[in-house]
Amino acid sequence: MESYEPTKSERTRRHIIEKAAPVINKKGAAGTSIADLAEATGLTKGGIYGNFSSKEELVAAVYDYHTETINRIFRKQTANAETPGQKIAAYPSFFSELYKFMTDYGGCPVLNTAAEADDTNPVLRRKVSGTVLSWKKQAADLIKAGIKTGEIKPDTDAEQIAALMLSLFEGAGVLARVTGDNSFAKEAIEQIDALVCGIKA
Amino acid sequence: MESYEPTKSERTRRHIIEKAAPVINKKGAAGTSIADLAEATGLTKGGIYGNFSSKEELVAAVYDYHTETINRIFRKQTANAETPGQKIAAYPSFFSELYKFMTDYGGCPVLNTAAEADDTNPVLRRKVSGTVLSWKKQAADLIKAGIKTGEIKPDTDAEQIAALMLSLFEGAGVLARVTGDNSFAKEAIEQIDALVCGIKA
DNA sequence: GACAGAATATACCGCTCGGTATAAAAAGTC
DNA sequence: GACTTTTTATACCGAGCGGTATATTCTGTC
Repeated sequence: MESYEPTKSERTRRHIIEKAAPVINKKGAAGTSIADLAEATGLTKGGIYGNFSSKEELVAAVYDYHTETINRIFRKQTANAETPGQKIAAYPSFFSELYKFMTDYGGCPVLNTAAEADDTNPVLRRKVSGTVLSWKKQAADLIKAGIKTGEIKPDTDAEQIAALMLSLFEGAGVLARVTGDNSFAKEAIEQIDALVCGIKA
Repeated sequence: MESYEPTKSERTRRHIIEKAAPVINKKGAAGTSIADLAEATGLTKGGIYGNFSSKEELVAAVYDYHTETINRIFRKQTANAETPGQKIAAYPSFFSELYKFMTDYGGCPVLNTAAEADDTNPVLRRKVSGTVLSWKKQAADLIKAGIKTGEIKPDTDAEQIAALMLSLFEGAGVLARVTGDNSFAKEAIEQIDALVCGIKA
């Protein structure tokens, strides 16, 4: 495993991203000022602009950090699953973990960014679009692979199941958050569980 | 039917709200400046502040207008339905109509406002929470009434079905929008249709 | 421990923000 | 159609915005 000592600059950049991430996720990219981020990071405006050439670049880096974080949770939750069918079966608990993570984090950053950027920020919109489509493809590919291994019913519509899981998760997450009614999330998880159980061969 | 000639002030207020609504829905409440709204309405800053005491009041009025608009679509789509079971059966086409409306409007204002305001604007958050919970209650009450009329299976979990429909619709709406992939919306509508068909007595 | 280069702090720029005071113009009233 | 009231436009305010130039302070090297 190749490893190296990160430079000061790399460590500071990382520090800024990690401290900025939850702030931007809660207040929005446009709603977060550089002064907010200076306060959150313990640096000054000059310190931040020494590591990022613009707010736009910082926001983009923070978005990538968000998706890395979620992907890490996914890998952790599917680490013990070996076959495609087992990985699909781990989705309900993955989503459940994601809900827990999102609670203090300001909701799902993909949903938040989608809602904020879809009509105003083409660069960010494309990033979110890529994330969503890759998640959908990942789930659909696992289902298709599960069909080949015989773990999943051969007549399963992989794209359909993938789309439904994502829509349910994202919709329930934001409704549970804004109302404080966790039954939205609970019912969604149960329904996702029913979906993945229903396609078992 | 009681009716009266609205005063100039009332008409202008209405005009501002109608022109401001899609702009605020697209750019967000915080992302929309009074200058933006002056341009959208054809008035000047002074003209707007003569009809609204603050941006916050205007934003709140626009949010109420959003929900009125959606409720109007709901009533129109369920006008021919007489029994509770028929009204529930109209939900898929209602959601379908809502998708069409949302396309040029900047997405679902309830979702957009929820994502923007849940961590920053308590007043707006409470409004959104009230909307979502009333929608959920409305659907659940219709299902319960349908059970009493014998149109819907007596063992149906009304709260569950209501929560799932809303989560699916809102999640699919934002994912379809940000990706440009309408299959999210299509699959969600079909699943909602399957849900309401599955609870028929 | 002097020196060179990188990283951060300070102070400032032009601009736009939400909001207001006031003047001009419309609208309603008799 | 003059008069009063309501409504809108103009001009401005202090504050905060993203961003930058420069001074200062760290950090690693010999």
